[in-house]
Amino acid sequence: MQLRKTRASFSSRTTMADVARDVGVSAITVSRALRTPETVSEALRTRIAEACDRLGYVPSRVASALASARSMTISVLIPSLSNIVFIDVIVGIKETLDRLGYQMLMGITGYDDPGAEERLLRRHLEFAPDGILLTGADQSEAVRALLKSFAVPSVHMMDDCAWPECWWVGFSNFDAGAAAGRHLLANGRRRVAIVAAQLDPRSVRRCDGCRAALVEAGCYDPALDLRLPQPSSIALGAEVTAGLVARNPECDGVFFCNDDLAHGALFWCGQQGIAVPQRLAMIGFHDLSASAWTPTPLTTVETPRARIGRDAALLLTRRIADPAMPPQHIDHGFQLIRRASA
Amino acid sequence: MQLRKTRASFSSRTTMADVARDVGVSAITVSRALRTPETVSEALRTRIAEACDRLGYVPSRVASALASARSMTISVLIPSLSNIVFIDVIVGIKETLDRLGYQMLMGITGYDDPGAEERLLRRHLEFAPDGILLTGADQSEAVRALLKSFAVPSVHMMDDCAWPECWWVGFSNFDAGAAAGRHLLANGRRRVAIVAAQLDPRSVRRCDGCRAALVEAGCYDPALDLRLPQPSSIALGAEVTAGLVARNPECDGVFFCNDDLAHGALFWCGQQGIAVPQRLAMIGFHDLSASAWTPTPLTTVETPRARIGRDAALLLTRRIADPAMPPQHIDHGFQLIRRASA
DNA sequence: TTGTAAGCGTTATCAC
DNA sequence: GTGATAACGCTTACAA
Repeated sequence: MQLRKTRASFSSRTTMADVARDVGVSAITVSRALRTPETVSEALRTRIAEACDRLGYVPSRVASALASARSMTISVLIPSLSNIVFIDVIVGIKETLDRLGYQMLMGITGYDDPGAEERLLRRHLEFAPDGILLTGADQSEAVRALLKSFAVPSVHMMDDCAWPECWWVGFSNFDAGAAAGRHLLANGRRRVAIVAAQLDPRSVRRCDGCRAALVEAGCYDPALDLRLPQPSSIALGAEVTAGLVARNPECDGVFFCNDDLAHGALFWCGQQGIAVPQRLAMIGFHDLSASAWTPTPLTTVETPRARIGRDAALLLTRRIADPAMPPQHIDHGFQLIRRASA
Repeated sequence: MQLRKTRASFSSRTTMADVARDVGVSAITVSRALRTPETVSEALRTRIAEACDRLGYVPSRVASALASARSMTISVLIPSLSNIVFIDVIVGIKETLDRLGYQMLMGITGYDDPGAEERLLRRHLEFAPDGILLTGADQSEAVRALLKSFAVPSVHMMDDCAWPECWWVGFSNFDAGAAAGRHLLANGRRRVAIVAAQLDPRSVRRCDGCRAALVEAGCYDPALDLRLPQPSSIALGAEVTAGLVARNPECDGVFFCNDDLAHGALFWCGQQGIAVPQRLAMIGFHDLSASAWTPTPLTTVETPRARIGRDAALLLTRRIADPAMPPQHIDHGFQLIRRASA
């Protein structure tokens, strides 16, 4: 018997070859029994299943990925985990991918560094994901070039996209912002402020939509268009509102590009005895669960985040299965939730 | 020239062999230049780096994992993504693992199915993670057996653990619950209710701690010990409080095992004109960001979730690097945050 | 329906 | 300091 060179393996776990040896078949038959049972005789199938159980066999996706060029992983790139909005998207994605046997690899791009997405994508490509879910459709040229050169299927989430080759699942942030603006106008507001923080492209687009509605109504005032780069928070919403009321007492309505800013505003108004909506109407964005519970319940725009995550994941796996499929997109829209604040 | 059999590879990406051929060295030298640069001459190192750049080489972690038996992935098993508490833990983990070059694989066990963790673990083992982060230390026998048989290093998070072999990073849920109970007692409360939902072992342990404090003070009343299996939410907090006030008007204090339940209670009391803390004192758990902003700011127990995630990830990677290391644990404690509600 | 051989892209081992 | 070779555990291609 010849001496074989042996090496550190994954904790000397049971391999397909071990199972094959035990049953007295070749490894490929075990492989078939597990992946395409119908191509293996019932007798063998049963014995193989029994042996897998008995030996505690757990297939190695690492080896499988290398051999088949399918890693069964999907990379998901989002800006932040601290923003509940993206958690909801992730929940939808995760449920779908779990069902389909994919693992999710998560990457956080942050809001500040424009090169972050590209660097992150490069790191993720090392894991050879079968597909990629991206937030928004404003990727840099470098990111698009990488996706193209590695031929990784991708789907964009949470915004619409005019480019015909783009696969996306989301809604029009511009239209949603415009709808919010029009709602305030319909409430008789003429001095409407726009308050945004953590300016990602989608927040900006919402604000632009709201601005367009105000411009159309002939009552847009740049002095009331506040776009702040710092992170969005309840505290910031309170702070900005205090400043707004002090400096622009004529202001009678506010569009907040995120519910948490609006929550801060509502708490602050409650403390200061400022009547909402009489003195100051406000509308938020995303309809977080607490928005039904603020001192004055918050009128806001609901976005179908979990559904977007779910369908983006679904669409991506379809695209992976059929690379010839033409570009698809799903516009899930948005919904105005009328409560007491506007 | 002999005809080589070729197969579908990962989108015919540039491989280490391509880089090696370009530079005129062997693949192993490229491998060394990337992983242990100091073992390769400076001249070669430079040329290799240049070639990698020029050819757009992205190393394959899949192949690396198979060859080295190190996948550079860590599996993290948590009960839920909808609970912000675990998001904070994930944020801490993610930051740490990103820094160390690990990818995180996330698994959601849910609260209901006792066999879920084992099934999930088995799925995750297919990806051959280098280590596993688990929530709590109440794993089933099957889970412990799997961990042992696959020799995967693990660290438990978010609770303490008496078992000497157990690696954990967290705090004592029992002690934290007891501290909350004692705080209500110190406020002169004698008819204290315990309200819990989504009964995972850590919530139960908190409640048990609070109960122990009440028993010790001689004022524990089982009729006021409400442990509900349904998911925790703001709405449920409001609902339970309404029932409690109606059925047990003598109740003068409540320990909520989660802040969101307490938020619902505070909103409801605000609406009903029930004075907090005069008529009903309350204390929550976890100190969510909104807890400083409720109608009556919420007294609660702060838990260092991000730090727990961070240190658990750090400890796990140390354990991976040095399998001989003796069991470690880090008790991060908790902190009573005194606000107006108790 | 089952098997043989080769190959996926990297790294461990040993030799020079 | 650099290289040849085998090996990691699985799947594709082809043969029987």
